[in-house]
Amino acid sequence: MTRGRPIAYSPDDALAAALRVFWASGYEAASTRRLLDAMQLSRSSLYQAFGNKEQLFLAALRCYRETLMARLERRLAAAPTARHFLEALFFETAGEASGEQAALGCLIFNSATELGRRDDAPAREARDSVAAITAVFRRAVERGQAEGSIAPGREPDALARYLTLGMAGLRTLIKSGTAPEEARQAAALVLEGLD
Amino acid sequence: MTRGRPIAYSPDDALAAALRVFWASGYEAASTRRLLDAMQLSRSSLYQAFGNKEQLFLAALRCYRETLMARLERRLAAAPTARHFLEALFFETAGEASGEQAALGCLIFNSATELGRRDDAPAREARDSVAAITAVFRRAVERGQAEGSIAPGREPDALARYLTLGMAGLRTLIKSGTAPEEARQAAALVLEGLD
DNA sequence: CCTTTTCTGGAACGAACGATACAAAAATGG
DNA sequence: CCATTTTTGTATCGTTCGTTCCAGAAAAGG
Repeated sequence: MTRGRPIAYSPDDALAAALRVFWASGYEAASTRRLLDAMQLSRSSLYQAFGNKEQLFLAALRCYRETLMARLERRLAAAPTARHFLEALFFETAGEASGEQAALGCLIFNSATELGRRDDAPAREARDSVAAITAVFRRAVERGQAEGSIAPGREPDALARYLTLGMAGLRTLIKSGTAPEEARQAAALVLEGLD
Repeated sequence: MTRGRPIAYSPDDALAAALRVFWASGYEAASTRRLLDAMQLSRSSLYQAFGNKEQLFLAALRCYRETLMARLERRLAAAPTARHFLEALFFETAGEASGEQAALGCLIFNSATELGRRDDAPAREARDSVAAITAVFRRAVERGQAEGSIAPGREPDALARYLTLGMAGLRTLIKSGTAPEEARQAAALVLEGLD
């Protein structure tokens, strides 16, 4: 059936490596040179497998988004209450403030800030991904209000946007050098808004 | 006393023009070509007057920071209560969400997000500027708690970081396409944290 | 083994990058 | 008007950018 030489690299691993580079450098600042080094494949393979830099970034961002969304959904489903889910999420993010991982921030918020309201595919994908995060928060709020772990009365949409604001702000705070304990305090104040 | 040909441009105006370019594009993405076009001077003049791109950015960021700090201090001093100051600040930021100006965000938060924890002068200046914003918020909180417009009991430092988080998050929300009214709702929830 | 298919490495593309060098133009003080 | 000082425009530097192309290596099926 299939003829010819099979690919020697794992497209998934290569995409994961590209993702790390975009994560650390941002879209524009990630050069193809550094991408190639990290992905460990030749220029030809990159362009044949992923098209160009923009499409590679789109694939990486979508991969990041899907992985993140799956993890959030799973953790929300497994949490005893929606409130527990949100507290664990915010406190863990704050707690990793000093780590190398957290210094990178979140690829989605990074991209949204870098690309802003540009009219190209990467910028649109970044905005859509922020909206997807807000959508998960809305489901969490709806569940929390139904089960009583989050104060009722407030619009779930508004509260969800507030939580997205909180997470984005927390990441900016961490990127600005805020220590874990200080970030945790600020996150706790955000969570008080659920009462 | 002074001899020779006087400069034909205003260094302040040129710096202001450069600031707008950095504001719209970010540090790395702002090319010298676009800077020159905006500043309306020749390459030679730019490098003689400002040194290089990094120093030009530092000068622009410091100018932005000083202007911002002066405005914040002035508005805080003029406000009937610290609470009024914070409400006006957050609601005005949210209200301009659809405007062209707000789409640019805040140069300080933009730079902090772009440069992260890099070990060079621009990144350090960006982090310091975020800290300066937090310092203003702390003074506002102290005054608010003293006069009764902000709930006492909470640490001013923690509440100040919470407000910085709130403003940074609000700007990210706006950059992600959130409409003014929705941004206003989210900002209102942040301000409830002062009760 | 040999054909076919695909991957791979490296050279090369034009364009843009930040930065520098140099000569000509301009406007001042004397 | 002249000498001096500084600006200004342009040409150019070497580097890096994203991308394309092509010849050769490699591994499958027949």
